[in-house]
Parts: sequence; C-alpha cells; structure tokens
Amino acid sequence: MINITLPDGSIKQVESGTSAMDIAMGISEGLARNVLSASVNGEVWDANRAITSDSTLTLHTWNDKEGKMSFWHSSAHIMAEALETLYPGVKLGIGPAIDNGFYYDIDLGDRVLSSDELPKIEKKMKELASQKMSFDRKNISKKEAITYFTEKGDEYKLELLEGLEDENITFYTQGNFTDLCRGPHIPSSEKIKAIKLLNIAGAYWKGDETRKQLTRIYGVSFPKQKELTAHLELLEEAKKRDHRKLGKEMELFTFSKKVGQGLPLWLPTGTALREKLENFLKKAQIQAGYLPVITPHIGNKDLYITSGHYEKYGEDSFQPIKTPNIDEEFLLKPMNCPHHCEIYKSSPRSYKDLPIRYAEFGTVYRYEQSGELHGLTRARCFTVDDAHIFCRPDQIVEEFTKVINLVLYVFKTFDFKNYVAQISLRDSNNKEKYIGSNKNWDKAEKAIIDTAKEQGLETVVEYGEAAFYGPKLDFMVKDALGREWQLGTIQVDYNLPERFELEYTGADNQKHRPVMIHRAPFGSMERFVAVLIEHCGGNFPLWLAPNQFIILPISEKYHDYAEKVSKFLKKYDICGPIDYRAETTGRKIRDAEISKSPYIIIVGEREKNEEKISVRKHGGQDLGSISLKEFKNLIKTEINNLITFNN
RNA sequence: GCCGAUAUAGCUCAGCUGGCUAGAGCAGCUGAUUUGUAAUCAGCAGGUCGUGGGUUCGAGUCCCUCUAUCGGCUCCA
Repeated sequence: MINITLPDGSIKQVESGTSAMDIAMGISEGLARNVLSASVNGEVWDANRAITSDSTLTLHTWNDKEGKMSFWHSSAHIMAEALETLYPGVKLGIGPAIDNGFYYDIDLGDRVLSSDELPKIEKKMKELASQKMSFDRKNISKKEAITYFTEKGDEYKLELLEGLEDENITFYTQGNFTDLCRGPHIPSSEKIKAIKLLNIAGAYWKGDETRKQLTRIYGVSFPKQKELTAHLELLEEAKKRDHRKLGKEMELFTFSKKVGQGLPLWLPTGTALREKLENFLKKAQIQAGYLPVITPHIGNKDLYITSGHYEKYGEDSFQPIKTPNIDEEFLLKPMNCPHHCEIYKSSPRSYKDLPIRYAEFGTVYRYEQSGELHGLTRARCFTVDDAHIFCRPDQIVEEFTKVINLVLYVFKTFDFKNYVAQISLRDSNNKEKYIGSNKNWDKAEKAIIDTAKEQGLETVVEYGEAAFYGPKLDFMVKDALGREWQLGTIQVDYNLPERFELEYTGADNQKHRPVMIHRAPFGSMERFVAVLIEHCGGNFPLWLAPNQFIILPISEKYHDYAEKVSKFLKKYDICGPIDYRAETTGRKIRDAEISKSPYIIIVGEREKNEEKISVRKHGGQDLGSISLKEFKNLIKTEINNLITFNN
C-alpha cells in the first residue's frame, strides 16, 4: 500500500500501481470523466500512469493550465497522425502545446502546404480523435529509438535523440502513430471534440536561422464545440482592438509607401495624444530630478565605434551619411546613450554631482528587418522616452529603486496590470555576443536581481535577453492578440562608461568610473501608444482623449446655445467639437458613439431655456439634464483623479 | 532577411472556371428635410483593379519581377 496526499491535505491509502485516474474514479465518476492529467510529486503525468510510491497528487482538468497543456499536446499528436496519413513521407520536427493551442513543425519536402488544405487536415483529425485512442507511454532505449527513426527516415527526431540521455527516453503511441515524447497525454483522444487549425507559418528548425525552415501548423482544440466558437469570437473581438485598425479609424497615425516602410506619420489627433503622454512623463521626471537635454539626430561614426554599436549593428543599420569631406561619415542615431555620455564628459564631475540624470524624448532610427515591422509596435523610426543616470556604484540600488517606482507609477496610471517583470540576463553559452568584462557583468546582473527582489517585484528570469552592453529589467505587456511586447526597460551598464572613459573625482581625490542606468518607462512613444490603444480599445481615459465631448444641437436653432456651452467649457480647458450637420439627433448620436467621444452633450429647447445640457456618456449611460457648472466639475474631478507621483 | 498568404474607389468588400463602357454599402459633394438618445430622403462625383513585364483575339481574373501589407520564424542597441 502507498499513501497519496491530495491537495486538501487528506491522505488516501491505495495499492501500489494505482493511477491518478483510479483515484479520481474513487472520488467521483464525474471528476474522473474530466481528468486530463495529474501532477504527481509536482511532475505532470499521464492520468493513467501507475503510481508506485508515496506521493502528493493533484488532478488536472480543462480548468487548469496543466490540463489544457496535456490536451493541446495530445491534439498536436493527433495532428501529426493526420498529417502522416494525408501526406505520407512527411518528416516531423517538434509539436508542443503553447499558451493558446498547439503547433507541429513538419518538413513536406518540396511540397507547399496551402491554408486551403487545413480543413481537410482538421477533418482527418476529428475522425482520428473520435476513435477513442489511448496514448500509450513506453520506456525505450536510445538504441531502439534510433533504430525506429532511422527506419522511418525522420532525421529531425534523430537529431533530437542525440541530445537525450538513455534511460530517459519515452515513446507515446496512439493508433498508428508513435512519437518521441516526454508526455504527458490525455486518457483518450475522444475528449478532443472541437478542432480549428488557425494558420501556417515558416519556422526555422531549432529556431536557428541557418537551419532549414520547416512548415509550422498552428491549431487550437477544445473539449466542446461551444468553447471553440467562443474562442474564435474572442479572437475576432481582439482584432477589433488592433492598434493598426483603430489608429486608422481614429486618425491617430498613418504610413506612406512613399515616405518609407516602417516610418510612422503622426496625424494631428495622434500627435495630441502623444504630447499629452510626453507631458505627463516630463512632469513626473522633473519631480524625480531628471534634467532634460536635447541632442542631434545624427552622430559621427566614431561615436558608435567607441560605443561598440557600430561593430555590433553597423552592417544592418541605415548606412552612414557621407559629407563633402572624404572619410567623414555620420549615422542616424540608433540610440541616445552615446550622445548623453558625451554630455556627461563635457565637464569634469565630482562625486558630489552624482547622480546626474539626463532625460530626452530622443528619436532614433533602426533598420529593422522588413518582415519584422508591425504597426507602431515595431517601426524604423521611434522616440524613446530615454534617460541615462550616471551614478556612483554606491548609488545604484537607490537609483534603480527610484526608476522601478517611476515605471510602476506609469503602469498604474494606465491601469496595466497584466505585465511581467522580466530580468534579462546574458546567455552564458554565448558570451562573445556581449561586450565588457565578466566582473562588470556579474556586478550589473547582481544589482538588478537584488534590487528587484528587495522591491518585492515578481520577476521571471530570461537568459540571452540582455542587451549587448548590459542586463535589463524589462516590463513585458501583451497586446490584444496576446503577443508580448517590451514596454518599460531599466538597464545597468558598467561597460559604456568604460568605453567612453567617463570619470568623476571621488572624496579621495582619485578618478573613479561612474555606473550608467539606461531607462525608458514607456519604452517608446510608438509602442506605448500602440499597446495603450489596444489596452483601452481606443477609449482613452478622459485626460488623454482627443476631445472630452461633442455637442449635438437638436436643430439649427440651437447652434448659438451650443457655441455658448462650448465657450464656457473651453475656459476650463474642456474641449470638443459641435456637430453642425443637419442630421437627425439619432444619427448624430450614432456617429458620436462611433467616434468614441467620452461625453455627448445634447442641447435643444429645454436645455436652452433652463441653461442646462443633457449629457450622455460614451456607451449609452444617460446622465440626464445638468447645469454647465455641474458638468465642468464632473469632468474636472474625473481628470484630476490621476494618481499622483510620489518621488 | 526567411516561409506562406494578400493587394479592386478615402474605408469595408462583390466581381464564378479570362469576354461588352469594373459593382455595392459607408464616407465625400449638391439639394431637400430642422429632427430629442445608435443610420432621413434624392441626386452627383469618385477606380490606368499595388508596380513593371509576359501569355492571349481579349487580362481585375492566368504566369513572372518588384513593392507594400498580413500571419509566423529569425532579429530587436
């Protein structure tokens, strides 16, 4: 007999060899029906795998992440089986579950798979799934595994086997399909009732650009058709919030082929929004002791040779601008730090001067690969809400902490709750990608890790995500479609001060090297606006809205009164247009709603006589008839509700 | 940059397997209507069908080039 500890702390005594499924069955048949996999001593297992020692057990269903992952992983296997049936000779790469479904990477040789064929594959998958196949786990020796895939002619699986230890290799078989797989899988394929293959994409084998590009098929599956329908509707809703769509509709920004790919043109409404954001941050930064500076859009090539950027990115950047002088070359600035370093150097510095915080909304130009461009989230020209803090080593923690507070203040103001604070460190297997000494890197990484911890920030660590000159603390936020973007970033840098030979005189009258903190709470104006648009679906908070209201006169007779209202509100910096069109009120309301005007003011006979206005909030809420003063106070209160920044 | 897809009026989209002067709705303009909480009516105007080439008696439709966009991959100072 063995002891099984359940999540509620209760202990069940069962015979050795009992499976999680058996135990679920013992609790209730309904539960057993829903069990997809189980965590045994913290490791996710097949629900029908025999447990042979005392263990803790958590059952997983569709309602938890582990259950979904098993479900989608099994779906990927079913897709692989369908693909082998429909396209004999197909070679398989990997096929994992992901956040929102699953994919499989396949090599079809010379054959090109078109998305028209997805329904056919879906149909085959449904047919296979309905056969109530079980996913059978089998331990296998490396030798046997190699023999199997050699015979099958699957070079990708053979390559995967190279990296695996004997003893640790398992195969899973369902129906006529066997795959090298760690598992776990769901008890029966019949649970997969609804399947949708979403798209086809190219994906490099092992994520390596120099390797062959395989065909990746993305899909999602559910235990119920209804859930799939709801999921697809959700995707449609998300598409409506896409900043590229809303940016066009709301006339915030545009692109022109003639101006150039990836170069955003900010329209008047978008510019107004962007300037409000800039002013908001400028105000907080002045409070926090930043000194605004302005630097040119170009810099001598030598500047970037010194910084190391030229060696790292020179080839892939906008190419140097020549001058009438031979050998003189300038680069469009791809970042602001070198310029700020030179500002630091413009005077001798004392330890008493530090920290010095130079801030600049600095526009930079980067020649991003054409396939990477994506609306405002990835452009070739963007403005960084940049600042560089030059400080003494003993000031790092305090300065870094202050920056974290500023970033969190920004996120709170815009109600970004679902962010991930990511500590981006070096890839220790690939150290040649980075500049600077190990000692400096270790110091910088330690500073970030310690400070984040001290601030009680919940973080994830990602190796290989550091900048080439230093580690980062990145604030990652998802867009409408679940794609993750880096917004705020804070970086500790010991390297550029060294390359630029930055110094300060210490209390000991000796020269010392300052440390540099790079930081951008928004990340860039472009990306921040993009994510903000998607976050609020274009319904900006009142203080950012291009207009606070629109006035709809019932008829031409009330234009005068509408103007009077507008003039009154303008005195209090509350702005908005008047809809003078000879349209019906119904029509004007509809158009005002579509334009996302936060407040709709309706004026007619009643309002004019009583010196009042009828107010309707965007979305339909009727606030009734109120006086101008009441409305002014309402708006002022809403705008002043902004969280204040405490430095 | 790579894999795949797409490109028709300012916007959203029709245009079947190639066949007369390329259609619609919205937006725009003109006129009528003067309206009370999500679309008043009528008329007009608007497109060398992304670009360049090719096949054909004939190309928006088929083929190739380039460009841009979309979904991914890779990259992201």
